[in-house]
Amino acid sequence: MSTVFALVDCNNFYASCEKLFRPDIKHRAVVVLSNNDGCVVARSKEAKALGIKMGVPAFQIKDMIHKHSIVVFSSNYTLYADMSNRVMQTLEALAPRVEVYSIDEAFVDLTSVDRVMPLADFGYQVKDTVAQYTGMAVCVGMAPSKTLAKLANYAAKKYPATRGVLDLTDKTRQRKLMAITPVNEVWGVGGKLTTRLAALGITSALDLADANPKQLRKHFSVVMEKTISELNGESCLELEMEAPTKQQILCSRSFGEVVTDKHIMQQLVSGYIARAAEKLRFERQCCGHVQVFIRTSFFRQGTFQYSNAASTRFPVKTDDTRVLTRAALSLLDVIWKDGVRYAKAGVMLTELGDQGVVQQDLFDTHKPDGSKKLMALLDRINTSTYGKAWFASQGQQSPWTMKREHLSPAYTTQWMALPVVR
DNA sequence: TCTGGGGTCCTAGGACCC
DNA sequence: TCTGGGGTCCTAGGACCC
Repeated sequence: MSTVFALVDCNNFYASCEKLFRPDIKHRAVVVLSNNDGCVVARSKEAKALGIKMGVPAFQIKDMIHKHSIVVFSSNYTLYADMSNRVMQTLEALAPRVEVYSIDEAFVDLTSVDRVMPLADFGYQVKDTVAQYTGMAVCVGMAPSKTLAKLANYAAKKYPATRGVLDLTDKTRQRKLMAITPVNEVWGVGGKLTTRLAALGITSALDLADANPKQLRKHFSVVMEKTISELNGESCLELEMEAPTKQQILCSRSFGEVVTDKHIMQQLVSGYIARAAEKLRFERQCCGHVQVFIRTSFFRQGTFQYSNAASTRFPVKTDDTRVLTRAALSLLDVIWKDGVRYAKAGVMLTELGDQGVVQQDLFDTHKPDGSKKLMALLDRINTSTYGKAWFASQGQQSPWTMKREHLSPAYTTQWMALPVVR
């Protein structure tokens, strides 16, 4: 019995989420912008057809937006996360083993499905059911390895003749597709590797599949060796149903405008710590290490550039915002330089461990005290609808709120934002 | 004027040990 | 002239992903 993976991937996910609640823009070009309305992170098929590229800064396409009446949205992650859950739950109802790989895609174990019905039929069933239950359009690629399933999904999206579903379990079919697919479309092959592979005469996915795995491992890494095996239908990457515990928690932002005032920076860093600590407690973890970094804008060439980071370790792992804030602010003292025009800052929590098994410090006379209770209370207030509580070091709300000029309503998570039918 | 954020994994190289 | 060998652990940085 041979393994079959399906990759189910939503089409233009963020743009589709926005369209779902706006039938009036069903056929319009839509783009979704990153935090701070900075650059394009999602495009509807109409926007792609206009030639708008992924990742372009919003200000560079201002004229196009106007000329073609493109509909612009700020990212609405509350909406996208909720739609994602609905899609994933639908998949879980259709198949017992599902790995939620990202907000808009999942691997599904379809081993033995072909005893019941042709794989492609099952693929269309998945696609139709998701569309019926959630309104979301997905494509389905099926193959004996995750890397090939990814490739099958790519083809299902690219070639209309597939009608969004491709069974790539057949070896001849795999080779045919790989021969016409550029190597950079292979999962795990990015820009840098594409250039280096080209120097070795490897430009198509098939070139890579037929390359010598041991030799390429020497040139690159063990990841490349696995990719080659996967392209040849040998599955090296398992389905992972349980989300592995996080290894790091990062909170960082580019600022709407440059920061030169240390006091403001202290408030920003305090705010990032507060959010990171919240995530940490939500994961039921404590951290043993915190890093703070600040930097100028990489995009301002010819101006003074500065980038620095500092970190410290805790004798006892902690999830207490007060402890983390104190540490982060003294780290900021170390790396702060007056007169620099800062564009971005962030904090990173690492060396995460279970809350239950914190190693006590032999010399620590400080009792674990009310910290747990206080943090729990804080989290309860901030997840309730009653209001928000925060630390004085974060300052007043807030000189640095994100720019989100085109935010859609919380259609699915707030009663007041329900669309009204007249 | 205006250019995202949050992750993972792998490797090389230095520090240190016996 | 010529300066061991083998191992572990840690960190920084690079590559990738969505």
